[in-house]
Amino acid sequence: MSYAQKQQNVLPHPAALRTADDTLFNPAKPAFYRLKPGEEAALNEHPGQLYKVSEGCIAIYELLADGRRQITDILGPGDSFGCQALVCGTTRAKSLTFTTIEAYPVAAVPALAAEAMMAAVQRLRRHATMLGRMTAPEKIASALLDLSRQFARKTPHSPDTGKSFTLYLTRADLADWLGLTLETVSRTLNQFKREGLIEFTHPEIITIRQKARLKALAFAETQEIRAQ
Amino acid sequence: MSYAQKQQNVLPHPAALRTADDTLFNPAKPAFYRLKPGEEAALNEHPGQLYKVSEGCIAIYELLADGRRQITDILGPGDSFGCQALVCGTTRAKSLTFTTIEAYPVAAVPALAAEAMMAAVQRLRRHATMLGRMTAPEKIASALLDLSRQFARKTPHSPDTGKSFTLYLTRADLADWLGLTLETVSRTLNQFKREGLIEFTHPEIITIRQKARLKALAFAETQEIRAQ
DNA sequence: CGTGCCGTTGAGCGCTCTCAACGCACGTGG
DNA sequence: CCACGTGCGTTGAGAGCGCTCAACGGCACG
Repeated sequence: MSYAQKQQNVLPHPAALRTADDTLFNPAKPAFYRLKPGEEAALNEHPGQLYKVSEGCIAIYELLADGRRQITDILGPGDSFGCQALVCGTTRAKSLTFTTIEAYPVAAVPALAAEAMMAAVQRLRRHATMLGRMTAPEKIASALLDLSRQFARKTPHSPDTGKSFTLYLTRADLADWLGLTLETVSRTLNQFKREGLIEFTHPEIITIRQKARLKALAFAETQEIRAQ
Repeated sequence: MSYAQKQQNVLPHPAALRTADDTLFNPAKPAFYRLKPGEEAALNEHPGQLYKVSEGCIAIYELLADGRRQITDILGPGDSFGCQALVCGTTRAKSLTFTTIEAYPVAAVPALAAEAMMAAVQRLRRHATMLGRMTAPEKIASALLDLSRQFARKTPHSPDTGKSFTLYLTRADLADWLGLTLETVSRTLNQFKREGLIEFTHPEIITIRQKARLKALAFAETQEIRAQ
């Protein structure tokens, strides 16, 4: 059974939210609700809603007719999406782990909605620059630094705070996010590992060993406009 | 003298708007103003402004520290940008031809600003899909169809209406928009020409000869979500 | 103990990039 | 008038990065 088919079986699209259990999302009264790994959110059903991730990880993505996929955004705790503009048309969203989401009517939180759109535009522009103009190692280094910021394990008694994070994305997800193949992702990650830049024993728990060198690799940072 | 240096001399960035002639943009009283080919708009100067292109062509782009460039959006008549969120941080905008722009305070046109952001997000998502998951011929075909829609020569007495358009982008601009090199752009355009898909005698006037075949090439259209 | 997903690794190919040369249009100055 | 410089576009030759195809192992699950 293909991956896509399994998704269909887990939760028939696009009525995902309606077929879920008692954590069903009700557009009439904003509430928390929960998504399982791989579960799709049927966002086109409730265009007036703004969703805020309170826990977990959401991937925003598009599908091409022949099955090619492009993940356009990865959202973590605190990030917002939905809101008619952010997810519409061919855009879909799926949870990459156990995820909790808060839903608000856009009309109730216009400032939050505007801020979410601004953030989305900025992230999308930055992401486009990466997709169009960076090499595979640059993309991977860039992604690791981004994800370590967003999903750092905040254990107060751990000396590794900010260096270790849970990689909710599979190698295939990373590939579809960065515009690579999963083989290239795997090879580059293991090359980084061999070079001592990162460390992982489980494929989904990454520890950054040499942040400076990783930053140097991703360094093709967007050039700041110096005022005057 | 390099291209970048020439830009600097034409109009020192980022005070572009202040050094222009009597068509100077004054943030206090919204107005039309004009940009010459290659001229940069210093958008970070007036964050509260929304700009609407009434004539011409604007490229939104980002620069990397080593000079690599990624054009993230091409705007034609009717498209809006600016508005703090759309252009901020490392993002720049430059005119690709003689361009006329209307400026509004965002506060005065909140609906237009929201609509512009929604449109920007949609375009950016679609563009990301192209950058990450399409081949060079697919990108070029897709771009030609997009541009022909946006910049079609509307001559009522011409039988070619909708087939012929002015390509305001140079080969280098196209490359930086599509995540290719200018050589690949040139080769692909001339291959399309040899195959009879398009026609051009001047490099900047493109005529689409076989729209159907061009669409088939770009066909990896984003898959529609079929309701229920 | 099979089955399916995920990750890893290898071999080889090919699409796109890199480097290079050239033509053309245009403007400038001798 | 022509020589010269510059920007833009085209074309060729060769190299390399990332993709394609393939095999294999670990692990969860029934």
